[in-house]
Amino acid sequence: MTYKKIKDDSFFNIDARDLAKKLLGMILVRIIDNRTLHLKIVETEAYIGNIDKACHAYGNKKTERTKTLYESAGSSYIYFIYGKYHCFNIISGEKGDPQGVLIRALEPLDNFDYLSFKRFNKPFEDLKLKEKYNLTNGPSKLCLALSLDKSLNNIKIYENDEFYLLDRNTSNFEIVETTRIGIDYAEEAKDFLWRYYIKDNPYISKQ
DNA sequence: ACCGCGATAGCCT
DNA sequence: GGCTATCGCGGTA
Repeated sequence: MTYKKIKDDSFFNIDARDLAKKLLGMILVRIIDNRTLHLKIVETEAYIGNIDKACHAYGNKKTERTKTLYESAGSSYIYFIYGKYHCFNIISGEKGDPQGVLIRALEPLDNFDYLSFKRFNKPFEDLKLKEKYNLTNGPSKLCLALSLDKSLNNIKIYENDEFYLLDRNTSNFEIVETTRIGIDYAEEAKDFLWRYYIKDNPYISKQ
């Protein structure tokens, strides 16, 4: 593998919008059930508490749930939503400045049968084409596929051995910048172009 | 392919 | 008690 493991929090200590773009094309590694899963990040969204009504920490809101948003760059922020799902974010910026990047979609690179059983309880070759893309093309679908839940909240992903990132050494793709999903309540912030994805990638949650 | 809607529980006021 | 950074199903086309 020509990728390099990220072992330094300074990689993440930048503006969430910049990190959201920087993460595209990088490889998320998850070691679980004696397997090493590799998945490419293909869609992200930025959330910045100081200026963003869609962010859980807008208005410097500090609660038990949102306190992870104030953690240092490179921390995981995994929260529970809609009564049955989770979402996975990576914290950016200075400690105390609440901002982060929601990971919205991944492209699996290996262990297809493992992911297929996790999501649909049958082998990959039995999936319909739509189901194959459906493995990880949404923020909570990827959490189901990778067994990400609150037990992995507030983990430093640059110093973890079972949940970490590999850098990419090329970026020969076009980035689309558009509006975020599921934040219609957020007034002017719903129009911010803070969703980013790799153009033409088939695992994007919503074109 | 697209649209509408119900499920479900933790979080917050 | 109201809301939610979602998903999957069933109906229609």
